[in-house]
Amino acid sequence: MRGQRRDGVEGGRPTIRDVAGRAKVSVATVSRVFAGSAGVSAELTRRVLDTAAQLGYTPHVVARSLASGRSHIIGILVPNLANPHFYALIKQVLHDAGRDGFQVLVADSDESLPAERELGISLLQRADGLIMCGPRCTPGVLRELLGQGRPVVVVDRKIDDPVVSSVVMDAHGAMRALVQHLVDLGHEHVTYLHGPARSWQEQERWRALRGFRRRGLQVSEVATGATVEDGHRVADEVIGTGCTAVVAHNDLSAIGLMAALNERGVRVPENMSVTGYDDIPFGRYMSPSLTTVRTSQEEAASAAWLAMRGLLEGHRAGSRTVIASEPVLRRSTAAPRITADLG
Amino acid sequence: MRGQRRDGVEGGRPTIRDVAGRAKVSVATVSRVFAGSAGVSAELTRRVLDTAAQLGYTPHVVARSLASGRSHIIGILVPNLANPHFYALIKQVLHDAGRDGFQVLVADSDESLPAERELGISLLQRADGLIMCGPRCTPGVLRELLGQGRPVVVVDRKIDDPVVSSVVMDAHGAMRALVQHLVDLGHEHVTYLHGPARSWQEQERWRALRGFRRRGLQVSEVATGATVEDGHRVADEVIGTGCTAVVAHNDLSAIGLMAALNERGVRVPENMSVTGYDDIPFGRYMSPSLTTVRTSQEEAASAAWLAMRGLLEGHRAGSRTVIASEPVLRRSTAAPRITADLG
DNA sequence: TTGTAAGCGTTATCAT
DNA sequence: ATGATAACGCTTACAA
Repeated sequence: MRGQRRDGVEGGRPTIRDVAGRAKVSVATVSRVFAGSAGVSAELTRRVLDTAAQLGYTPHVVARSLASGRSHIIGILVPNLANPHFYALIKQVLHDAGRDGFQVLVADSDESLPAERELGISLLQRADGLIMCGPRCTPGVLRELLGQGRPVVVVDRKIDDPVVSSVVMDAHGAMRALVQHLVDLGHEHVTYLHGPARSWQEQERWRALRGFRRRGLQVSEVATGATVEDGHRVADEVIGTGCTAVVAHNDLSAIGLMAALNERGVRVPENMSVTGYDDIPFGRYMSPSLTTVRTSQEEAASAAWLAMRGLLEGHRAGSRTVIASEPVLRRSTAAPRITADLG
Repeated sequence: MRGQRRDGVEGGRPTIRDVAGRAKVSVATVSRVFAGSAGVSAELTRRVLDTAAQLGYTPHVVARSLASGRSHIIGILVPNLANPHFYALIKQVLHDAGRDGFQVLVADSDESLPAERELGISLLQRADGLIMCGPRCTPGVLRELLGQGRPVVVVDRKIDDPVVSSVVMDAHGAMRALVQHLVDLGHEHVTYLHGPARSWQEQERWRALRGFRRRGLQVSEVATGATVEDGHRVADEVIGTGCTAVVAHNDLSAIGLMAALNERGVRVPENMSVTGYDDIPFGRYMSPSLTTVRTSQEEAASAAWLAMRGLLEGHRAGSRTVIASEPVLRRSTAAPRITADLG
């Protein structure tokens, strides 16, 4: 050990012992006072607090963590921090957890599965629990994470495993309502813009849309990614399907697609209806404004933190929260018209 | 103390002692092996590693932190995580720091000064260093943070204090170039959309624009915030100034403004030129695409991490990095035309 | 209600 | 090159 300060006023940061000594109480009492545990007389409490203030003492969080086994840190892992869906989640978790005295370690897997596993494990070394957003990982990896013996809450994916709690948005119902809206407008051929394949949300959305085939809707598919660029890139392919409406798996790709359609002289919604998913703030201010599905990320995040806090307090795992979603009908969808020759 | 496992295979997680015992070496040796410090024979290194693998041992990061005084965590504090400027920064820091084996504690002050101070201090309890993005805090608060005795890197603000390192974007030069572009187009009356007042960036941008008054440019001001909604809200006020071009302090507010102008039948850029700042991804895909200022946030973030790493390695504080910025001319700016009566 | 002291799992100093 | 062992600063049985 580096020989540092030895008791009293000298140099470094004051320790619990300095306070105890100066206040003529035991370290246990000081510890109790700062832990807020009941059973310390008002007299001593005051004396400890005064002394601590004089010395500028604050508990050493790392030492605390080591001794107690709890860090008051939670980890949150997202596949892409640059996606509004995820930073909205993080922002709210930051807020809620912060209010409860927790700090938040953030990690971004960049949609990489190995990274997801790696980062998850790494976060759990420090954190009391882990919130995994939009996990693509296998149940096996999930169990491995759980093997660390700490609570895990999964957001954006229904998990069968009764050992994790999960928060999901009602993707299926909302998607059905959205597509029904297109059908009601008179669309008979819809193209779905697939997102990153392994996401559970993605599968739910696709399942809901696919279900309309039975009712006579023609459904084409185009694969792409989760970003504006990804949507922009596949415009020609989309046009090639001959559809009159596009259901994008998220707002970002819908926005990219609309921009590309616009560049090609395909007017939205006259020549092509486009829907997104997430209701990110921009969608409302675009021209035309974007028809999409709103699902309160704040609500989801709060639910995730609530579940996590419960687990940390010893509640049994396995809770399921479903956040309601609803279509938001704006100007990017309309009845199909006679399509001009798009060359 | 909770009576937990006592030596050997029993229950809980294996400790360094378990490994040492089983491998017939001292804990010091095991520690050295896992610290990667030179001076352990190949023979013992192998034995330790093997045993550790058998036992599934990994060093306990919290214990490590306590003993060494280093956590391999850095904190990053932003005024608003939902602002693309800041999550882009965070994302890159996550990446760079992660590659160097650091975890990242994120906090969001929601533009609140007291929160900025509070959170900064709180982060520094755990973190080896703090990256403060777009700090509005006073030099006094900054010094208080530095008083924690850990390195602080400030991004988005020039700091006179030679005790902190800082990374700034060249707001002044880029802004001047942007406004010159408007002047060259023939604009004679420009309105500036102010952002949150205390941001240094904001002041730099305004200073650059204001400088054009001396050259005969008429410059009006409208105060607003940093979000799309904020820009949307002040459209009427902007129109009221009678300007032919608007320079928004960031892309978000520019986008909101453009949407509102569009709703009022004011065409961009025909009736009103609009510029943003930041070059967020959306700007490129809007219609019309947004003239703005690009400043590589990735570059800034990497520079910030580099500075931080340097400080952690004991380099002297006070470094200044200036990231170049450049105007990106797109379709939202054009020569002013005869303005229709906007009622 | 308060105090004593044994951990928590490492690192790092000092011998050897 | 390796080992023994005292910190690191706190929490928490257990005793008083």
